[in-house]
Amino acid sequence: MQTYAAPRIALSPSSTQSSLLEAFDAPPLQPVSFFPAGSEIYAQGEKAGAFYQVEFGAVRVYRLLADGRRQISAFHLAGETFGFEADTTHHINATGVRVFRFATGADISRQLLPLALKGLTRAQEHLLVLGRQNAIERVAAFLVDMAERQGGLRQVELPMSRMDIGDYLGLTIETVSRVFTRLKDKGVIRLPSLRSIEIVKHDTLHNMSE
Amino acid sequence: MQTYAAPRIALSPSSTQSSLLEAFDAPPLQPVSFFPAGSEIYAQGEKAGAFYQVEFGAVRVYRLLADGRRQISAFHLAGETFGFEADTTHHINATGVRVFRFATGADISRQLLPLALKGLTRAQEHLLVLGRQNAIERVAAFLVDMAERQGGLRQVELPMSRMDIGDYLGLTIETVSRVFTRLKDKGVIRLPSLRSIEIVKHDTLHNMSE
DNA sequence: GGGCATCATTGATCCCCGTCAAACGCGGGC
DNA sequence: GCCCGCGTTTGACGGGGATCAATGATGCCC
Repeated sequence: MQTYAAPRIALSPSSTQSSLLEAFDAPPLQPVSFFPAGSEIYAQGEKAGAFYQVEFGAVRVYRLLADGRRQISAFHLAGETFGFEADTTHHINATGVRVFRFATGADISRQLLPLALKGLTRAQEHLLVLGRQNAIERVAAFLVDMAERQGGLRQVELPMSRMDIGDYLGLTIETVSRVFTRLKDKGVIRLPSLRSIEIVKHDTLHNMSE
Repeated sequence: MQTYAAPRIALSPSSTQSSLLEAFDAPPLQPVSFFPAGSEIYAQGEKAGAFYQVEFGAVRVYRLLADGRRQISAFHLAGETFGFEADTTHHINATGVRVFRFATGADISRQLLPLALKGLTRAQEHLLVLGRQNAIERVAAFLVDMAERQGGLRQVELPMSRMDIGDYLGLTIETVSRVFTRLKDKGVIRLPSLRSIEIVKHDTLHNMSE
């Protein structure tokens, strides 16, 4: 656990910890500035500060239960910008994160609000998936979302493991794997490699996601 | 579907539609003002505008699938303040909503950000519940949350139906009912009436929610 | 206050997905 | 290139919660 000025950011230990430090060492696109330590600008906003841009790989935002069960609430993909929108545990995957910009004073909320609203909208859609959709629908919705966020191409890269996908969709890795196989057998997708899929029948997949 | 200036607010038909109109007619705590139609203050923030305070009952924020499956992403209880944090469908339950305040210009994001961050945090916790907890844990977590938000008293009011609870927890009404019965039989709670519960063994309930 | 529509509870059954287990194959290291 | 480890796939099985159905309770309306 590490703290940078006002924002409280909890990082997972070991290798991932150094990755963020590297990110801080990397030349930022814009000068980096921090809140004066202890400043209280927003009742809840004080916990949110820096902006980050994912260079490659994926950033996982997750929560844990006491017994280790994990729920990934969001992935941030390469090229996407995110803030520490809440006092959530962020797990940085690989070293592909760079400090993007850090607005000062009153501007921060103007910068952060769109990110927070975007995150909120996605979370609401994600809740619908977890609360009301079955395994096939969940995986289909996930693949459609990933495809859209990568430009809508046929070829989609999955910069995360099956376990991550399962923890994102509220499924086990076995179920994720079985659904992939069923979609492949139906000719809806192809699996050129473990980390990449090709969407063959885009309409079918879209319909499956409801 | 109805639109007030910039914010896009979808309401359910009939009785609940008139309820918001009544809320607008009711004397607001502060003068009410709107964005000029078509103004674009924030990329995403434009969809968010007014602040509301719940007077009684509960406000349900939900999304629907094409076949009617519903997922309630949040309840806003009496006394709580909320904004239209995203372009989500809001369903106003009863007439217990009043226009609270409507900040102007640059202040809006400063007002709205804390609400959005609060909503985001709750959504992330909710995702953990829906993705990784079983029926008993979900109901226990729901009751603990409701109790905390009502001041931590033994007596907790449930200003929503079993169907609403089910659609919030990703369960059927039958399962919700069965879990209530099991908790009652175990002596963890009492059910003085349909819409109110008494928490007898608070620690046990808390442990059940993990 | 009685009647009735609606909501909630309880029961019986089914099935989707989790669990446990084993085999497979990809990728990294030498 | 070969080996080994770990992530992934596939299989067998069981259980938790959904579904279908019927009964019971609540509160609304006249």
